[in-house]
Amino acid sequence: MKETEIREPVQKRSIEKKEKIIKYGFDLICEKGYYNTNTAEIAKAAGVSTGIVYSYFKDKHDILLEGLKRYSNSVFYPMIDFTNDIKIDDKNLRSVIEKIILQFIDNHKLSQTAHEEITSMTHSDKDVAVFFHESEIEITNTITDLLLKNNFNPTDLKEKVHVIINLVDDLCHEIIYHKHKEIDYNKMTNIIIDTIINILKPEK
Amino acid sequence: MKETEIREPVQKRSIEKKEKIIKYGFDLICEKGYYNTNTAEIAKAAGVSTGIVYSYFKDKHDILLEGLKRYSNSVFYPMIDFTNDIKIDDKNLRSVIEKIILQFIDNHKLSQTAHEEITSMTHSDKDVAVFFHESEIEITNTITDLLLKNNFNPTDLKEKVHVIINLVDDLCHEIIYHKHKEIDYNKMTNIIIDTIINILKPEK
Amino acid sequence: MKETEIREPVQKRSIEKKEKIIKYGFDLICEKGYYNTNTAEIAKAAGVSTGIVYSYFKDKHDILLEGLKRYSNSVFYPMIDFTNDIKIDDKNLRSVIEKIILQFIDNHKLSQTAHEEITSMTHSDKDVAVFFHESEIEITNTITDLLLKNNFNPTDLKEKVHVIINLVDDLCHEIIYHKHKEIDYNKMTNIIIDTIINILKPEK
Amino acid sequence: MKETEIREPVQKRSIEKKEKIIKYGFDLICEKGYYNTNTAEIAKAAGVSTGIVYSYFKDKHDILLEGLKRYSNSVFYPMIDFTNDIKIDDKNLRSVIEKIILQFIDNHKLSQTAHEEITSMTHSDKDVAVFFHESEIEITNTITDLLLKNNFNPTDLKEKVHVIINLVDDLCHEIIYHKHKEIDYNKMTNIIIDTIINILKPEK
DNA sequence: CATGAATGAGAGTTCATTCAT
DNA sequence: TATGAATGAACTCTCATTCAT
Repeated sequence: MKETEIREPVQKRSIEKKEKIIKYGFDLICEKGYYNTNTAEIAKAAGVSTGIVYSYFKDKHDILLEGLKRYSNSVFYPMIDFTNDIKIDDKNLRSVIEKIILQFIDNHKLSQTAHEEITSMTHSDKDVAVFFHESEIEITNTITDLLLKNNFNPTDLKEKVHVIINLVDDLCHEIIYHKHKEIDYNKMTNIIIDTIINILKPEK
Repeated sequence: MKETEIREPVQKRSIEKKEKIIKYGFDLICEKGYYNTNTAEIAKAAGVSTGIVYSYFKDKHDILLEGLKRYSNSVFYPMIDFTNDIKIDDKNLRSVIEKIILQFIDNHKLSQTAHEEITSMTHSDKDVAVFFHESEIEITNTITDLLLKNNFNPTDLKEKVHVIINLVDDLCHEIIYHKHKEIDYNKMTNIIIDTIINILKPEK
Repeated sequence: MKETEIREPVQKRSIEKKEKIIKYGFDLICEKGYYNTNTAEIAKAAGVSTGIVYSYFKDKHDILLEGLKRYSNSVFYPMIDFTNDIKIDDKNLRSVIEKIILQFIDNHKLSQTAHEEITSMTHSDKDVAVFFHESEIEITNTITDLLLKNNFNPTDLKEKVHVIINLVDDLCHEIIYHKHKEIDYNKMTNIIIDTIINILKPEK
Repeated sequence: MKETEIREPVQKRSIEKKEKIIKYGFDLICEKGYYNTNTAEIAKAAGVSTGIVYSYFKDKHDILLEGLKRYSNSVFYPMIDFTNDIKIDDKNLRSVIEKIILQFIDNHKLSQTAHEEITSMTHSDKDVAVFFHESEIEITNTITDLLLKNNFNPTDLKEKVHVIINLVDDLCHEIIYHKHKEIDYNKMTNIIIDTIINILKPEK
């Protein structure tokens, strides 16, 4: 069906070109939405011709997928990196959570605009759905392992972590877009941290 | 410039037609995504001609908005309806939350497919953004009032309610789509109910 | 091919309806252009339903044609009506021309907006072309006869009248729309009257 | 909102393509009318795809405007070009006018079909109105200057020139379309030339 | 006779993708 | 390899005309 071969660039300049397309293309998609961004704009933003885009990517959709991978890897892991060097316990748990929330917010300020736009594609787009699914599992498992390593109560831990991730994710979303004037986000942050601590604490 | 008037149907058959366009149109949009659903399909699904769509709606976008209103009204209010007739207290709080969660899930099975698809449009679509914003405030306020009426601790109540809504919303989402095989959703539900009760309980 | 019979209305109310469609429809066409006026608007302006329009007219085009007939009859003949009662000679020629120009302008203020819009259709519309052709001949002949009756020099009179009609037509057009700020239309009127008198005067 | 850029073609083949769209598009519009010519036909006539039309033109309307410019420039200036090299005076005035009339007719045979079609748009189309307005002023001024340079009587000269242009324009129109069988156009031409000479001659 | 809801062909325009250079 | 001009299918929306009521 498709005649044109997709090249995997080997030369340095070509690799840079592919990276630029992913970076600037994904940024545009995040800003304006997938359907409101056309390939001509992506090519222009990346400083390449429209033709070359189709040397490196099967189609427009492919750019999105590659962007998603880059974005998710670059955001999540740095967020919990610092926990490798410390022992999490009752005493520093609050500050660890605070730090993660701050990093979450920091990392997202750049391109998070996309999150929901792309989350939405979950329903109409199999590839995107699979990506998010796997990504969420990975994050949940990574954090569960982290807590186990730090001797947290293992009962239903995976479920607890899942709830916590949702809480942090929602909180950060709102802070980033600061959607509701009626809500005091300092208070909300404290409520959430208290809640997380409560969820993680050993049963009496 | 644009002279074509948007009719508000008065005859019974016409009203049904408009409703069908909203219903089937919105369903299609939810299933396949807004950009992947075209007006011809919407008309066909509703059993009408493309022309009539533009008698009742300004444009395709307008169908989405009308769908959103129907969806949000028909989902949220029935969910808490039963609370008008009872007094919520420490003893029945758990069962009330359980009931709301069950209703939430029930109501959403029909059309919730849309939620993220359309949430996503928040970023590229002013009208959709405004709609969601107002809708979320309304829900938060309604539930806050409900709890105040039932003598719950008013400290930071709005923020607490907001956190709780997020928790329930996320939980239901996952249950409806049952995204993660690794997660035990019975356990997760219990964790969330415990968490909600903990959030709402008076400070010591 | 066409099943629906075009009715010629006989009842008074029906005749009035048909007249209203012609009047208000043609007015709209003149104001906004034939292609920018739709039948729904015409029906609304005439205070009738869209359906009834197609009882009295074959199609939209037919309304234009009927409007043209009314317009040309109602505009041209009143303009030279008064000349039936007087004798035109060298002494009153100037004032007769002035009077005709004034009447021309008066008559056109109402609906002349159309003239060029519809003139244009000459090229793409056979019926309109025929209408204008016949109308122009009729006017030329009527005025030629009028002048002959008043003993003007018959040499090349038809051609002279044709030139004169063009001159008056152009002048009135410009005055009605007052297109050019750079032109002094009092001066231009005088130049044209002088020119007409010169054209009509007997050769030496 | 609209991101698609209009390209200005630089390559020879592209320039030719753009020119072809203007030429064949304008020709079609002239023949069949603006509203009766669709972009698919224009593209086909020009031997290009519909898409490329929108690379070089903002919209269909833009093609018309470009066509108008080409047409007006290519018609008017060549018409009076020869007058740069000669001195116009009482002796050659008649032959100069004759020559201009002949050139006018020659030049228009190609595309004048459009004139009234497009003139008509004056009423419903701001851009077209402005174009014609400016074009008429330019022509009047150019000819006025030409006559002043040749020492014609400057009294009310601009108004006189305006009347003369109308006369010639109407004459040529009729000759080109040869509308009226009853009119002898040789006689009419002579009447008009006499009239022009009379208008331009110094007052006694 | 009259209505105006309904039709659906066809309009202008966009854009993912291809391909001649 | 790289370009960007070119393609044309597919989109949203309009409106002359019909027809059930």
